Amino acid sequence: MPQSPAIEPKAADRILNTASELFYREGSRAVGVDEIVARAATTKPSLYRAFGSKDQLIAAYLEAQAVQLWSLFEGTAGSHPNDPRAQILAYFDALAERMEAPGYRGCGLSNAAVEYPDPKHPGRVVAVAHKDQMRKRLRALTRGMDARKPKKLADSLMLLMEGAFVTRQLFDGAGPAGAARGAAEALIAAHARRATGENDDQEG
Amino acid sequence: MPQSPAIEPKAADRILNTASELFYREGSRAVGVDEIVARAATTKPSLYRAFGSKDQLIAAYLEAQAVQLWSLFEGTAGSHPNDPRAQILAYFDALAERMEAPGYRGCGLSNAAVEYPDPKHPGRVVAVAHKDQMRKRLRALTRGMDARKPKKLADSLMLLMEGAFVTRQLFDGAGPAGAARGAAEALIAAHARRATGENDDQEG
DNA sequence: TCCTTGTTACTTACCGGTACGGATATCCTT
DNA sequence: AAGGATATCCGTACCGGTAAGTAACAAGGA
Repeated sequence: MPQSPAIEPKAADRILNTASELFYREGSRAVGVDEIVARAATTKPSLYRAFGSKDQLIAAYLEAQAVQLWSLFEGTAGSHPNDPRAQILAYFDALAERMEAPGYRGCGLSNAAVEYPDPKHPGRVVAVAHKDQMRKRLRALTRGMDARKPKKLADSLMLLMEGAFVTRQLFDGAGPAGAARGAAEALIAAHARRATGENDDQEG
Repeated sequence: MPQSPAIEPKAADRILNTASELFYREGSRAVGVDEIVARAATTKPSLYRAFGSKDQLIAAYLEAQAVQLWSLFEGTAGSHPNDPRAQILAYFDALAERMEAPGYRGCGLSNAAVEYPDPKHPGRVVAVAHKDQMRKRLRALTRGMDARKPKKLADSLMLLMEGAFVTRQLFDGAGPAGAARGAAEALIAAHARRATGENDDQEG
């Protein structure tokens, strides 16, 4: 089944690639299918045969975004095995670096959730699923670092991440996003168990 | 000049009110001018006479959102004069309460900035102007509370706020937004000047 | 031959925006 | 006070363009 001579990617791949670029840059609601297929050098029926509808194409784009997200997350985390604190901080560093890239516009998943409030929208379903997974992943890490109130710490770290995503597109240059890593460090330190025995986590 | 019999508001006011409700709930890109004027019991020419274009109507909606934002901010801050720390925490409390309201969908200004990446869009101009003002306002407060690195602290608090705005619409029920106030408290505490003399603020 | 993949041309519906006409209140003139 | 011009506000009907989506057909590989 593998074809060696076919160098240029198939139409469905070209559609997804160009759609991803346009959706991320301008917002999925702002770009029409005509522009997508024109830039992908193909036509609409190819799009609809491969993806069914624009909404499902958006969902596919968000799945691809999620793949990128997780590869960055697990990639940086893999550099610090058995050290959850270093894993989280490495991810904040990786985010900070990625935010310097030209044309950076936050997290495509979060942006899509803002664009589509309808809970049944296929794109939103994908976005919230992965955000929920990220929340759980952060909880696992904070539990592993023996923090007081690991759930609260994980949620606080998520607020910093999402806040960085949004403020990075509000303030283009040196916005508040630059404070994310330092704040994460401070919050982790504040949740570290100390001699001063404060009350423990009350959550399940 | 005041007319007693004229109970119902003028067409322009009805348009702005219904547009604000629809824009906030569904996103300004998702609602068309036809739906707005239909629900406002008027017609399109009235809309275009009063606001010039849909984009300017969006800008007017965002200005109204900003008025609400600042009235909440300064209202809560006014309850704690000469106590910047209490002012900020009171605002976080007010936000937490407002987030419990049904149909809450984050900050309309931030959402609009996500919807319109074009820097020249009238709505985005309004949004970033007020977000910038908020950043400065937070800086003034953190400077007033004698914090190490007041700018970093202000930016960190802003990340928490914006993160709460976004996550509140990602996780409808008990999302990470509930951790905002506690995290703010922890960050403020971490920035408080202590006996352990860490390095001071390097910023201007 | 069969089945997958791509192309041309079209449909329906709605988008933002506008030219034009009708009604009412204000105010100035006589 | 009467009459009429004028300014203000509002609605009917319509425009060109574009949105998402599809029917019917042609080409190529197993």
